[in-house]
Amino acid sequence: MVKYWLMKSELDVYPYAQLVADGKTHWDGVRNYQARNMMRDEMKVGDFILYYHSNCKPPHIAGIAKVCNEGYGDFTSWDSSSKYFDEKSTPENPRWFMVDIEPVCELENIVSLDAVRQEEALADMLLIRRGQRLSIQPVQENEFRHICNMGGVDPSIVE
DNA sequence: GCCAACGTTGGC
DNA sequence: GCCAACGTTGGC
Repeated sequence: MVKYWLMKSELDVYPYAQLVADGKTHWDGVRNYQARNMMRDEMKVGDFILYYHSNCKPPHIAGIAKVCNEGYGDFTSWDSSSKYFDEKSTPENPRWFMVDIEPVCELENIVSLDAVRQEEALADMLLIRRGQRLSIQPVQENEFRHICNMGGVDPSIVE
């Protein structure tokens, strides 16, 4: 059963275009237990992702990605030279996890945070819930499809 | 740059 | 186990 997610990235840190240029990437540096649990336990190969750009004007969903490698230990957590280093995490017993993702397609039209707020069908999205800061969020299938429509994504791409 | 909301840390 | 202090996120 394919699931749907939203992942946030700061525009000036790792934009969707960079994911396209790289072909795929490992989602390192997540240091929040809820987000970790989703990557470790719930995200599966083939799950779809709304790629969200934060810290920009306007904040927006820029593209679609998919999970291409399931949860495994975040190696930056045992690299003492990394800013994500955590002395309590080891390769044998990782405290933090990541997944690999790859691009599917860029949105024809970006879907801004404001546009999401204005859609009745998207009223329940965590993204627009007050105080919600999780960098990885589950998304309902109908919400995902609705955003694909708004973004002008060819529906056959996400079948 | 501000600040609300939230998560984490650490003293007790 | 409580809770104050602190750090971070992220829109505005």
